[in-house]
Amino acid sequence: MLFSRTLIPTLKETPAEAEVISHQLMLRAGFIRKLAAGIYTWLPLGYRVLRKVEAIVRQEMDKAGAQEMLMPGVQPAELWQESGRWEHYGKELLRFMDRHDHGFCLAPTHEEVITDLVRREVRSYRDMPLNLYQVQTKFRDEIRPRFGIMRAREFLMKDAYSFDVDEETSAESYRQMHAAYRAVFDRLGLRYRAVEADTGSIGGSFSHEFMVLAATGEDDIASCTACDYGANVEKAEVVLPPGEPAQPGQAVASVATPGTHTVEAVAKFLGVEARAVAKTLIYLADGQPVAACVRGDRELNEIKFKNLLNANEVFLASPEVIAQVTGGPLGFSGPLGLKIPIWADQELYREAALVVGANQADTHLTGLHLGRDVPAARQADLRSVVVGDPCPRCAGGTINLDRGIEVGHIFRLGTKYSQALGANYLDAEGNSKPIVMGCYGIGVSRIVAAAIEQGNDSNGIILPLAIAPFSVAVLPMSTSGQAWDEGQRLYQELRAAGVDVLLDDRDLRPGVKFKDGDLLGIPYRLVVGEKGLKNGQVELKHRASGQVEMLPLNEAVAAVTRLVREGGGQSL
RNA sequence: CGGGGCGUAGCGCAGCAUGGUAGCGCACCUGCCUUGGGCGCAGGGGGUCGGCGGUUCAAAUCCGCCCGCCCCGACCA
Repeated sequence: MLFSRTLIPTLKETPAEAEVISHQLMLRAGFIRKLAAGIYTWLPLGYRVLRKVEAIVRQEMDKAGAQEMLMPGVQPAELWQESGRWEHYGKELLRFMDRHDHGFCLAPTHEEVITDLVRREVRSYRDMPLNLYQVQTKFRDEIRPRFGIMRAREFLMKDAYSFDVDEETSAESYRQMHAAYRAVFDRLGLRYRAVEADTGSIGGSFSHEFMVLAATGEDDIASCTACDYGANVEKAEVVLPPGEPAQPGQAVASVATPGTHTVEAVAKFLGVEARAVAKTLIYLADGQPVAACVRGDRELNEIKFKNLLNANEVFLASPEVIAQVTGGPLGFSGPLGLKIPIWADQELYREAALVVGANQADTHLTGLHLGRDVPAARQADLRSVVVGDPCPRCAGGTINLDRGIEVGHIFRLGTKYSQALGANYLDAEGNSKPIVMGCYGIGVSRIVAAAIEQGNDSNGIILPLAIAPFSVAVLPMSTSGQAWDEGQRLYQELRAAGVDVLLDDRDLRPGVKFKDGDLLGIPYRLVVGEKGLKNGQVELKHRASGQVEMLPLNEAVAAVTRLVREGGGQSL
């Protein structure tokens, strides 16, 4: 393509609205423009990147035996009422009426439609296994869209659904999708991890998330230094290092601790480590008060706690509720004497003498031994993992933490949706059984932002070859003379070789072309100028490494073509 | 939805405490010049100052209401 004939409105300055680097650079490089909060137009260059991501996803899904289809973006209320989600999905579901006052919504996901289709069309075990997918625009009316494309209201997603006759074959479908996802992310050229994940509101037996590693990611992910264990911190298990429960020692004693509302203050006041203090948090789980105790230097993992309680929602109780439940003010809660269910983190049982709140203002108890003094407490894994924890899967490995951006999530759903919506089939014996499902999402547009979040420097975007808007940019240093002629020739020959190439044919100073070239994230750059031509050479610069090499004019096309082919470059 | 901030030319911003009819840099257009890292010189175009209403002889500036956007929080593949 010719730069001068393509809409690439680059910006020198960063628009004030953009907070994260990927958003800033996508605006500056002319990839996207905002139409409304969380709603973006993809300009030619950004759209090329999006289409390249989409192409890889599509190829790998097809290779894995999934079949592409396309479902409606506007869906009738009736279907959502049947699944119960018309009421329960909340305000994220954008609803409206048509001219006949019939309710509709913009699809935030497609479980209803696909399940409706399958319950009508799939009747026999002979029709399965079946895997259907689409690449489609979703709309979720997020409370607070942010970070540009990363958390937009309208976004492009690949969603696939598998249908099997039993758990065993469904597990096989899941494994195939897992492998296909690995193939997708390998080809994309991104640093990523597949980790065990919480299933959240989608439900199902278990799931994996695919995380692109980036310091600005919104998720914390744990991984083992020795084996391939990885998990979202929401889900990551804590196992204790080898050891015995502590034996009870001193007796419980009450001490005055005026004004010490926090663990730090109590520990400092009493001259003990924070880990010797147990904090007791009063939660409401689906409206019922429960207590959770963790070591003073640990964080309670609310997701684990919620799953443990099998609750729909848990949140911290208000000071009023705390006073009512414990008899003492916020900041002085403790497990002793509580009449509500008490859960205590497993590692507290390793402590012989804990400091806890006395459920009374300005008072704590010392010498508490959980096993001896609070027999009603139930032991569980409640806290979040931290760096250095032992790996739950292997001996010797320890936990490391990274930040990640969730770009894929796969679930085994079991029969949750098929039973609710009556999607059944007849087996070989003529028995009616619920179809066993799985669902598999990839945030196609989010991948573009994640890739830029992972690949950038002070000069702009650095994209992997597979998804760069162009594989190579040709920059003639002049719009006349030999530099121009040779630039044109290189451009034509690269095109003929099937390489995605951009010719910067603008009549601008070299500096401008260099700056724009760097900003756009094109992996290779051929500079055609007098300097090199004197020696019959052109300059090849690698965007990522900054490495520069001089190539003889007549070898440049072959060299670049080879680099692009071997590096997994695509052409649109 | 709660808390905070912002809305002045395409972008980044100043002007607003103390009201007097709008300015700077970049971008854009024209000419000359320059041509390996966002040149230089000269000239030029572009603004209902987010919207509506009020106060005033006079409002970007003061007051009220509304709208939009950004950040933090709760929520979410």
